[in-house]
Amino acid sequence: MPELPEVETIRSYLGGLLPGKSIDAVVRIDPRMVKRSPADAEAIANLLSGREVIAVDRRGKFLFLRMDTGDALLLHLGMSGRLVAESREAPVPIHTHLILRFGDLEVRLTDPRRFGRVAWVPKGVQPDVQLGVEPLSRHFGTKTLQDAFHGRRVAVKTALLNQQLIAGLGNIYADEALFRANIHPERAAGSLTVEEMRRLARAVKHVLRQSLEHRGTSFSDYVDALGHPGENQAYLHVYGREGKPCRRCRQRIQRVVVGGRSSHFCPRCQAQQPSITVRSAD
DNA sequence: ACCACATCCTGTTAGC
DNA sequence: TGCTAACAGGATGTGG
Repeated sequence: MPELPEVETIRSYLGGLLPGKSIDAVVRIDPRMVKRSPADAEAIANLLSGREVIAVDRRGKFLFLRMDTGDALLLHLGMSGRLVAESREAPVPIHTHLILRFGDLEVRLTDPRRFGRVAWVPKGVQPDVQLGVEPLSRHFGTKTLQDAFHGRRVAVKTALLNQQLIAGLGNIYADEALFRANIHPERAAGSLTVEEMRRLARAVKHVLRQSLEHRGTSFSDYVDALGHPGENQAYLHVYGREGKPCRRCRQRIQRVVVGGRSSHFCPRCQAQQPSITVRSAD
């Protein structure tokens, strides 16, 4: 599924391709993909026609096509979404719900499960997305996790997936970061020691940067804006490796459900440490 | 404020 | 072999 590295890989390509180009037509826009938007599908089509793209930005897993008017188009790929730039002559895949035409080029959003989202963001209006710190920015570190996890009883895995705390982590990189930091996914977020949070912050940065270098992880649906799969799946340690030997200690990787999401971990490298209970009020 | 759970959706896989 | 059912999961809404 597209998480921060995958969305950033797409952003990087489109950011070099689209600025300076104008939208000749909105060939297709499925109203069912337009969610929590101040403008409906028809209005968006009208507002976009003739507009020039000036930038392509990313925040967490969200993409923003900035227009010359100061307005922007918000795009989210959900879990099965693809955003591909190709010739208008190329066959249109099924489940393609948005087509922006720039001359001979088309940018197409294809999303079988429709978990993605298209929304209009008027000039001067903040998009209605609640996002925490960018994990690859200099603002993210041990202190971020201390603030975010303090007093939280939820599993650290669940906390990592909370976009309001950290923007851009999904199931793959949350599991990979916890493995790298040797932390069990079911540990209460608030029970982590400062040293563990330091390791986790560094691990988050590492797994995201590593995936970016490999143009993202293609597990099922993800391809980049050129339609090419990423290469990072070869470097995963736990995600999707249930029953396979740990790359570090050969113990079998386990899968448990945490907060309704499958979590993969090595029971030896990520032992369920005795939780350090600070309070014993009773 | 915090947290658990349901909802959206459809391709894939497991089970009978 | 063919059908049905369970499963996957990001963000959001609801209810406790």
